Amino acid sequence: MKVTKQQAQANRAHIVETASALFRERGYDGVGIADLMAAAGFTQGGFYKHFRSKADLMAQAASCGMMQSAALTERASASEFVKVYLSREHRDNRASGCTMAALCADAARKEEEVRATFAAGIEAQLAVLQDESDGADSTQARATRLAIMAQALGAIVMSRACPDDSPLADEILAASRDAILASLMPPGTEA
Amino acid sequence: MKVTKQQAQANRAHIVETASALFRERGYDGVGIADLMAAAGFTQGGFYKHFRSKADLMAQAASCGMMQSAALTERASASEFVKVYLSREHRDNRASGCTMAALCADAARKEEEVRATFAAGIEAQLAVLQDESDGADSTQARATRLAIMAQALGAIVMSRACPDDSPLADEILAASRDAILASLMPPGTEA
DNA sequence: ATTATCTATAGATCTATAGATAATGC
DNA sequence: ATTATCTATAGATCTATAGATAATGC
Repeated sequence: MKVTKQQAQANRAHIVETASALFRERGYDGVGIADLMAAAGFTQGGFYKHFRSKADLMAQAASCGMMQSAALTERASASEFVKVYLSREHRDNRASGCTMAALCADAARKEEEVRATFAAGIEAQLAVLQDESDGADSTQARATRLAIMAQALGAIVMSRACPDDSPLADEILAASRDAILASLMPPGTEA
Repeated sequence: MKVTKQQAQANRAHIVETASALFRERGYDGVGIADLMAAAGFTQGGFYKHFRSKADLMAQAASCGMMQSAALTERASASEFVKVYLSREHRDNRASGCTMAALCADAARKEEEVRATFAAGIEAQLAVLQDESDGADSTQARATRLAIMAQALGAIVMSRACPDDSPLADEILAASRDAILASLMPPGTEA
């Protein structure tokens, strides 16, 4: 039954990735340890050899998801990022989408351990976006990026709370996309 | 043990209001029926004479909270609204704060019954804000209000996911507040 | 000898229902 | 007679632990 150390590490990583998707899909309280381990191809008993507690896994899974997202957006311009982020595809596919949008509200009620991971994820995403800022005042640039992240995240979260196929859900995405894209235009370029 | 019809109605309303605050504080899955009924001053057995299911109560509690918020903001200007909404006081007091910010992400995973209530709540809040728009293009005005709501909600949600006393949490609120207030200024007024 | 994973289970939940009780309301 | 609330509980969870098993790793 025992496996090699290397295999055990790979199994552990696979459990974290499975959890990352399942948590985004169903929320932290919507995924049990037995559920999760079965989805990853194991039985529940092995869980606590890999993780101290469920909160420990929540933090690792969140970190995994946020670092993946940051890596994926590393080359995108702000306007490209917004178009993908505020798409119906992203809204309708929680499991593969933004960890912060899916789990921020859940995380707010969890252990500090989990919330510290979210703060680190926000900083990581911010650093990626910040990279492409021009030479302007960097304090202001950081604030602008934070505001854009908040707006994009809020739009996805609100849109997801609407019933399936609700016109309002699409309207929220379009309104926020337009507002962000307009704010990205250099001053004086407005129609 | 039985009470008057009037008292029963009052008890029911009290349960809904208690649930509205407790759900915002702990999330839908963080409040059990027994918990809730005890907090309202009853025992669990009576619950199902008032509500068909927990989802039924979730919808009613959300509606209650969102209608109260809409009523409270009826007289506020957009800039006043934003200053209150994006305050540390609001962020740190979930139980009495915005129902959408506290529960949108939870609601996205619940029954359509619950999500329909959220869509109605968004429309109600939108109608209140829309009231004070000037005579400009009303389609554009509605889109602008939606974008402001999304940004404010996103900022609160992100801020709450950070650890207590995290500088980043305050930074998120300030950045979004500044961005919204700047967008509210008439074109050409920028510093 | 150590240990990654397994089976099994303790103990604490949680939603919902059944049936008793004691008051209202016709 | 009806019914709002109570006590009690069924049945299904959920987190975490205990001990067995069968492989790795010294």
